Amino acid sequence: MKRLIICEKNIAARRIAYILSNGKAKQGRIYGIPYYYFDDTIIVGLKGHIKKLDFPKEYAKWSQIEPKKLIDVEPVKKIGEWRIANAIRKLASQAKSVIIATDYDREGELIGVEIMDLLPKNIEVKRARFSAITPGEIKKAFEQLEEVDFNLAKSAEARQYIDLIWGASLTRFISLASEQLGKDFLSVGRVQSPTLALIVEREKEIQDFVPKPFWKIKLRIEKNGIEFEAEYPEVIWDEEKAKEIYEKVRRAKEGIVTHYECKLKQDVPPPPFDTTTFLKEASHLRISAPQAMKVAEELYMNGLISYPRTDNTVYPPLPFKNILQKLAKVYPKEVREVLSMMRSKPVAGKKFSKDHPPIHPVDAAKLDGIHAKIYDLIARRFMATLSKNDVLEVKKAKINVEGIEFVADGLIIKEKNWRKVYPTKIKEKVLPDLKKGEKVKIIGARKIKDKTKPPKRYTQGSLIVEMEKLGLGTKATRHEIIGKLYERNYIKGRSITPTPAAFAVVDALKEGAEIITKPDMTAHLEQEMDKIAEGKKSFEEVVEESKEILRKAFELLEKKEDEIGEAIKEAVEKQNYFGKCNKCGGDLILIKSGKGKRFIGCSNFPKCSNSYPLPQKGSVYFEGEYCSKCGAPMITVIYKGKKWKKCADTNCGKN
DNA sequence: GCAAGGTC
Repeated sequence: MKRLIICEKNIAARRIAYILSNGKAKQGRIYGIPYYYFDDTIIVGLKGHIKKLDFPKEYAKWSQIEPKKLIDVEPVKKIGEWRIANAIRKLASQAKSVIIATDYDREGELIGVEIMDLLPKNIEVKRARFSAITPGEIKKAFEQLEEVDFNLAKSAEARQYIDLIWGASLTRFISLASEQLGKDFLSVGRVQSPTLALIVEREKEIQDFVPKPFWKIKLRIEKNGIEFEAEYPEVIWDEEKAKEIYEKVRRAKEGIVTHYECKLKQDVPPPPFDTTTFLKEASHLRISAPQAMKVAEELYMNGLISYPRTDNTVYPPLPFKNILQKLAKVYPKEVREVLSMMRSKPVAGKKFSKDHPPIHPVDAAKLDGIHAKIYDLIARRFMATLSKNDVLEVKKAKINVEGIEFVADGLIIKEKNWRKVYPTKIKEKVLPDLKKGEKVKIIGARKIKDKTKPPKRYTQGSLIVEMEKLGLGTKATRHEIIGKLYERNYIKGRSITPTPAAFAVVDALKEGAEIITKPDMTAHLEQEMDKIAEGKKSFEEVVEESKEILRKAFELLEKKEDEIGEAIKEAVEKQNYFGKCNKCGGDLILIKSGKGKRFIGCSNFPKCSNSYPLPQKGSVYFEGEYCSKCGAPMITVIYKGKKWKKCADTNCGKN
């Protein structure tokens, strides 16, 4: 055997083998790792990074090491994927040359470089760079092999170092200062902390929000037996003005149409799914981002959908009709519809990258439960992107009533095309055909008082969209970051609400290490990585500069350590407080058993053994209320988007 | 037990 090609993942290895061998590559396995071979070529896929970065194990005990000491400890790289490492060693020992064919990006370059010390000395190593796994791109890349770009790999390595050093030292500092150790530790990181800060800031806006009253005047109007509504065109902030307008029109019997237009509007189907929009839509279906991603990965592994981690919203040339034929097994009716109304070119989104195609089905199968839901979403979205525009009829009218102009609008779906296969929420509103100058009958008038509403809390979907906008995380990590914030008890609920600990930790970091609470740290790191890649700055310089900033942050943090620790402790206590004990007057607090089960116990234990069970799933709160029947605290439970209150005492008849 | 980034 002569050449060994190493890809970032198995699927890429399989596809590249197929392309380079014109379909005749065969599959083998070594140490359980699949590889592909033909003629003089072997192709194997990694599983992303095979090495992991961590501090040497003598620094593993949090309580024995001052967190800031970690800044000056050299992290070590260890192999994390032994089976793959051994497979590479074995396969390379038979090869004369190696071609690194990992993804064409920073992390891909580093993933490739990580295997280089497993190769025999002096073996020739080349790099194939392609931005799409298509026959054209792949063949070109393998004809024009390049050199490995060590600067590019180093730039990714700088990110690894900086993330580990900042993350680990600050995580330990905050956790130790607040004595939140073991499973209750409080984490800090370049991506998670700015994300948490967004959530906390939003919550503060909500808390500080002062609603402002305003008034609307609405008229009920009739024409040719069709009733509709017209509204005073502006929001009225002044009650006197609202009264004045209302008084003028309340007894009006007719109005005159001063303007009328009716237009047909083409309504283009939504663009193909990239990871972000996919997760956003899943969030609308009340499926969490981590769960949607997990299911998508399973569907992908079972050959039902394309690679789920992509930033691309523009299809490459795909066998669309072929895919539709496969979908017909599960969606016979919908596929017939789509075939009868196919657009000449599928819809294209604004984001275009060549890494992977947008998420689309590649085969069909009857599925159950959440897999069916996610698959259905992806399959229907795909079909919609191939379907003709819907046609909307949009109407607008202005109606003069007692010298005051009111507006009315209408919207109906005139021609339903893509919505037949991908139903979306759209509110239809009937407005009869009108003519300029004609009279309409006023049935009634209403003065409606309303008030401005606070900003909405993030959902997982809207948060992922915001993270992407701010450059926080990647398509492959954003959902995991959000999952982490839940796991660390920083956030709760479907409409994301920060816990007291989140407020306290963000405040503490803002005082001592503000940069890690802002997206700017990522933006700056990106620039520094580019400098390393371009050879304008060294890895050492960038890492050292970053460490210097972190050292300064620690000077501040250590000065305020007690204060910070107290504030967080207090917040955590508040979070775990479940009211006064109705047996002894002590505090009822949330306690975790050795097995990790939670329950409410009395702080005077063992003197007082009062305790109540808690549901193990969902969020539980105490909102200051006690049961009117037995005096035990009332517990608010939030689970699967529902919220209810119950008496902590399960034997109390009140439940 | 810490991060974020790949991937399963």
